[in-house]
Amino acid sequence: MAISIKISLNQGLYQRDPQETSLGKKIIKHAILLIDEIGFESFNFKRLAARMESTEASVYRYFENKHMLLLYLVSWYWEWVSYLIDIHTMNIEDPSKRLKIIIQTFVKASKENPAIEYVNESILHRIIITEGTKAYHIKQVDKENQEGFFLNYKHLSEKVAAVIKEVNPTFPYPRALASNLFEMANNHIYFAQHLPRLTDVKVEQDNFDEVEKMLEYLTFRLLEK
Amino acid sequence: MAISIKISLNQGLYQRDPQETSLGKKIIKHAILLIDEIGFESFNFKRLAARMESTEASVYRYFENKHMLLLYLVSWYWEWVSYLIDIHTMNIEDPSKRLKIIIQTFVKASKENPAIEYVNESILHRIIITEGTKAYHIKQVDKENQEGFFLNYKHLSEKVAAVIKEVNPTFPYPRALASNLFEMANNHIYFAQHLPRLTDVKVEQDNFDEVEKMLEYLTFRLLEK
DNA sequence: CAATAATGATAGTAATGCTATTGTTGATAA
DNA sequence: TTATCAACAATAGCATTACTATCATTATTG
Repeated sequence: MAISIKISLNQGLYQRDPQETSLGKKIIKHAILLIDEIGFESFNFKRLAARMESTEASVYRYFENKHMLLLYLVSWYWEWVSYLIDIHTMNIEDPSKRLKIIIQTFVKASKENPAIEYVNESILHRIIITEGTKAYHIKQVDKENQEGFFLNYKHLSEKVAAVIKEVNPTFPYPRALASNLFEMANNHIYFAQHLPRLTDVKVEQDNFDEVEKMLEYLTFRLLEK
Repeated sequence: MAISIKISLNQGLYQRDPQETSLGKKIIKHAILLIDEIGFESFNFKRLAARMESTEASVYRYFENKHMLLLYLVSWYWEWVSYLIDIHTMNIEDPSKRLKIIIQTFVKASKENPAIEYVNESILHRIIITEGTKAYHIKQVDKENQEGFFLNYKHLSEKVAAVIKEVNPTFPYPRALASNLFEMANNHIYFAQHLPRLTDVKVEQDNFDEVEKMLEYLTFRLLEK
């Protein structure tokens, strides 16, 4: 029996909810594969349609443009990580332990059991690492922020900040540390793989242990009293 | 008398060296202004040419495409920050003091005296903050890395890592801390301005003091023995 | 002053980023 | 069972983008 998770996202992200139809799911599935394959700059709806054997016009019925599709994927990932954190920390009392699990989730979300058949979480993780920040480094950021398009990131970040505060209530930068942990997790996997002189950690195959170890070390040095 | 700095960049970044001609300088100048104005996604060579009253073909004689132009600007910025660090730390003995100056430079490079008349450093800084990472979050990163297109970032990062090692030779992640300081400086200015719930610092007008204070705090907590 | 390099002017082409229209299919409801 | 309707496919079309090519003109330099 498959467990069915329904990730809830801001309705403004899409024209028609892709989770509701089989064509919608197909769009998500192939978008993830294709962006990973050719990169976000080369990705477009015509190529996507060709790949999934549908038409450009049909894709446009689900997403306004490729930026919104990326934002949808990124939001989906934020929400998914948030969900993973919830289920993994549910019964854990010790906030330090919870924070460790959070770090592990940031780094290794992609190693989880696949939750949804049309989303390849491992490949999506690669997209987040490479293309993720492009979703909010845009000219229209304030407008989209007003429409609540980045709420999933904020919620995730605030969830983590709350745990940081539990670990050390006097630490003055819990939100910054929370968002930085997420960004750093992605960045240093990327650096290790592509620009290794910008980091100290090594990543072989899909072994991100050193990244996790580094984040743990930094975090608990900052939070120790 | 104007002080004349010549920033040296990888020749592969451009087709013709823009620092050598007045048209080249004009391209740099107006590219900075226009990217800041309309964002990198909307920016293109036709618009740039129109703005500077030249032609598209002429711009293409200097840069292969807009990605290379962005990479040129980002490299220029890395190199300029590197230069600022050199002159500001030149006579400082104490490595902790040098590191503080580095942090200040990361955050406030844009407040420096303009060094080159055709580069508005303050506006360039805004571009780095918003668009900077797009220069290396690309599909072709490995190929471009092989050609040495990111050397300026690496050198900057290694320069900072060396000082970090001086402050605390046992700290296990000097390179990661170095690159993270640079990324964090930019990120948290951006967050404070656009997505304030992702950070704890406030930025009013062009006052980045809180970002600087935060980076100092984090850095020296990590490095204290 | 001759030669040559840089730029401007113009045109053109393939790809991109859409929108519109019309036809087909498959599900639902009367 | 058929009428209705929504979703999707098929096709076309158009403005913009991302270049490349050619040729004329203007600066530079030897």
